[in-house]
Amino acid sequence: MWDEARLAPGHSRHHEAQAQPRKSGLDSIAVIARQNRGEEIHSWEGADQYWYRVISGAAKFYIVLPGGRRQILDLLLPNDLFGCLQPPGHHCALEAAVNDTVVACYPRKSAEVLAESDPETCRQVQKMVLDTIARSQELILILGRTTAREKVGAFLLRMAERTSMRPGDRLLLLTSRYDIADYLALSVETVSRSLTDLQRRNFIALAGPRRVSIVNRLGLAEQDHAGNPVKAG
Amino acid sequence: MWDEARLAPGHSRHHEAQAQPRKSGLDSIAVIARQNRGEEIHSWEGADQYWYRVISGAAKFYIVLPGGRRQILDLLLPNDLFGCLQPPGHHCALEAAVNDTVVACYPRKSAEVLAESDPETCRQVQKMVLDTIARSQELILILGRTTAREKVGAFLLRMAERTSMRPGDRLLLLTSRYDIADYLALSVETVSRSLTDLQRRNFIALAGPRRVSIVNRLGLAEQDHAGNPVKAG
DNA sequence: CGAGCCGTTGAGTTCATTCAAACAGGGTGG
DNA sequence: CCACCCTGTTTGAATGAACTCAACGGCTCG
Repeated sequence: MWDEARLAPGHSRHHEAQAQPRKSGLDSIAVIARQNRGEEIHSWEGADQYWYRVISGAAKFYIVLPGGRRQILDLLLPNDLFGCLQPPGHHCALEAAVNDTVVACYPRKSAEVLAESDPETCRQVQKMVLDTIARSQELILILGRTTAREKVGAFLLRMAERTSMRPGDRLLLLTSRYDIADYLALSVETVSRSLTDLQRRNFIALAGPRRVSIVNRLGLAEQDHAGNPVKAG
Repeated sequence: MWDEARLAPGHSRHHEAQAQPRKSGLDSIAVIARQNRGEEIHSWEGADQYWYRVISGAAKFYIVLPGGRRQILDLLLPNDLFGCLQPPGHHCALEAAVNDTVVACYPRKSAEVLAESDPETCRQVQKMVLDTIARSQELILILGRTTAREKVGAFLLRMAERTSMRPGDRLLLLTSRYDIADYLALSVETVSRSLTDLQRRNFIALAGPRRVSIVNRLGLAEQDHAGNPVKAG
């Protein structure tokens, strides 16, 4: 069904970037893709790879493990830069997580060539990859947490930071419970249970499945202090 | 005790790179550090950061969480490139994992300036960061596995690949059980139990704590098939 | 209205953790 | 040389946590 989405950007559903205010550096080779939820922006099977900048909506970079389980390796919000090489596994893809997701795609080869002659592009490409590293390490830290409650709590805090929320604002989750589960390497049921648990502890308040108010930021962050007593190093 | 190690490379224990065969690109600004096990190569508190290439030995990039737990974000073997910005947490450092670890350190600022004028350096820096991403995503995949046995199995396989072992060779683990535990986000006891469990299943053979023979590669890799029945997607 | 997806909740099992203890090896000093 | 300590590793028992299987309510869409 999504076969056409597996083609490189440039397809009918994709439009050439043309209304960019300034076409400096990488923007000159950008191709804009607009997808709805569940549609692949790019499958990772071709040898050609891309780098990306999410303009609006949200995207997830995931990999399907031999057992059928799915692990989301990166979750991209507007203004996020993403780039990686050599995806470490069989089948992986970049997919829109919400409707009307707009992503700028930069062909890797062209970008590399351009980067060698244009310092501006070189810097842009570096930032692209450094951003990806930062998010990867954040995810490692979240996955490294012991309890599911901590994982979900850290996830919520991080999403709140990334959407530049003011204290007291309500966080709008762009992802389904299933996506959160695949991101945190938990089962859907555990994610749901953790959320209601956090609500019961008055750390968050749920107004509908996707609307989360962070009531007790410290409680959410320092659950080691609340749950297990901190053993000093 | 290690206060002196927290200084930038260039200290008495560090020697200027001088016997490099070719000083192309980044090598011209490299500073060589030699450390023993447990010694910090560089603490992450100063604003100045470095990029690294491990020459011999092994190094770990870890972060200490508020609760006192330690998470190793990256494990570096000879020839590995490492670079990251904005470490996502409080106290983290790059530390030698075995004695006589030699690491080439590249000051980030200088490297960036150099990269903008020298295409060769630009490419080297890119590769440095892309390598780091690849390992980060591999670790995410390992941490995303459900059981401790799978985690340890995937870890062993990955270490075997990275040390370019021939089939039948004996893998020499450079890390203690504690390091493996902090890398895989498990307790030391669970790591130990998983190893003896894998041995009991005839997937590996232990000849001393650090010497591992991989007997059944497929069994180690596809434990979903052996343990839980694979549910087709 | 029924189908399908998403989200939640319950019951039972499996698994990792904690606490505890024991063992091996490497070093030092008696 | 042996006793001793310290670190690293292993094993046991009991607790706690997450997973699977299952069922149900809510919602959208055809």
